[in-house]
Amino acid sequence: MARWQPNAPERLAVAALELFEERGYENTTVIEIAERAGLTKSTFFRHFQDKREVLFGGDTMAGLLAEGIAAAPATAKPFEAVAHALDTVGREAFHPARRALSARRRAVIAANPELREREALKGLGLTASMTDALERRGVPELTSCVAAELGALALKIAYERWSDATDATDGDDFGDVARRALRDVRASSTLC
Amino acid sequence: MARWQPNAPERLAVAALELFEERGYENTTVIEIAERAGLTKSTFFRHFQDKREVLFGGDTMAGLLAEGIAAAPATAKPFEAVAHALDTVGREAFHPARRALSARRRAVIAANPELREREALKGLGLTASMTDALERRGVPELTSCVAAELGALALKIAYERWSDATDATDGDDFGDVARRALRDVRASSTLC
DNA sequence: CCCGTGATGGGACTTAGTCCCATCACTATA
DNA sequence: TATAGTGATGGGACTAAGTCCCATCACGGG
Repeated sequence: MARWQPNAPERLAVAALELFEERGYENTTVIEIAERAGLTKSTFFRHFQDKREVLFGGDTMAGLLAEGIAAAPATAKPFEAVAHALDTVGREAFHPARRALSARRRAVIAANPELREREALKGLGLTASMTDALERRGVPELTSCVAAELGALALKIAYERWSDATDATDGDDFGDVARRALRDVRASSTLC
Repeated sequence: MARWQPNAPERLAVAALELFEERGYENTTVIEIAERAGLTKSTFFRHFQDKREVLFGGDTMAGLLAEGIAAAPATAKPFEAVAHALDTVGREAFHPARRALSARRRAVIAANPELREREALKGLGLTASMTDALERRGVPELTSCVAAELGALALKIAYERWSDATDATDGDDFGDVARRALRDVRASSTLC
């Protein structure tokens, strides 16, 4: 038998999400989270940089977006490369099984300013990552910046639509939702 | 003679900026900031919600942007309304005298993740404010969102260009710089 | 059988941020 | 002139986040 229960970080994340839903983020102590996961404060801070980070684990998204852009055909225009990146994250990060969890997570974040602040920072990371990846394709700096910004907006909209779709029969995977969102954003940008 | 030295919030902000430049944000204590301003920790937290906020005082910008958009001619398209808003903040908030101070402030923020995080949150507030103002003009939701996002990007770029322009003979006021930035962003968005 | 490894426990410590009450110059009013 | 009210500040106690360092102890390899 294992010496320790496995998956300490995931157990902490689940405990945190539950407690934040029950009493709210600011009425929950790191010690309480650790206790519910059968661990201690020390272990919590060994796995997460701070209390907010427990809801934002796995910074894989920035990397996936960059990969997706880099892997797009050389002839792809900026927006097409972004679309490719959205497909990639849809395939690798937004599995249908996580849909319900994503909605709960979103609600918790929306209810607390500190968490919204962290989410804003993560958003900056995503656009920066996409901007870099586009520039490495030879796209001019400002164009990369704009395409990344609009791509991040599409990603945000897609995430909202995807996690709020309670309709279980709705078989749309994230990639489809994201492509539609990107198309909508592009159409809107021509109307400004 | 006045009972207290005047302008406690400004004195605190100046002391904080100096100390952050000298020892860095995380090596500076709120108590040290207050002492340099001839005040105490209690007074610091009476004027600022937290340690980060001392660099982001005056949330007037979101209001100014909303006013500028609302005050644009009824016939103005979204981007023109945004341009009007950038003129307004240039006139009301970015006086030439603050240029040097802005550059120092930007350097301090860039050097610290916590401060960048707060800046990201402020950015969300600006786009939200512009989105609302555009919707109140009858602009569709998604179009408002995209125009606000691109407007916020132009504002960020303009702020960088304006505060980095060390050339004292350069008489460009913020409005001019911002209009150019917005034009650049618009041009780039058609290339995606 | 012993030793290194690695995840965890635990406690001391600093600092951010909250709360509540005391202080005291200025001001208005009688 | 006396007096009570106002408002910004001082100060201290308190909680919780986050850091640091060392102890523990099951497991695997030699």
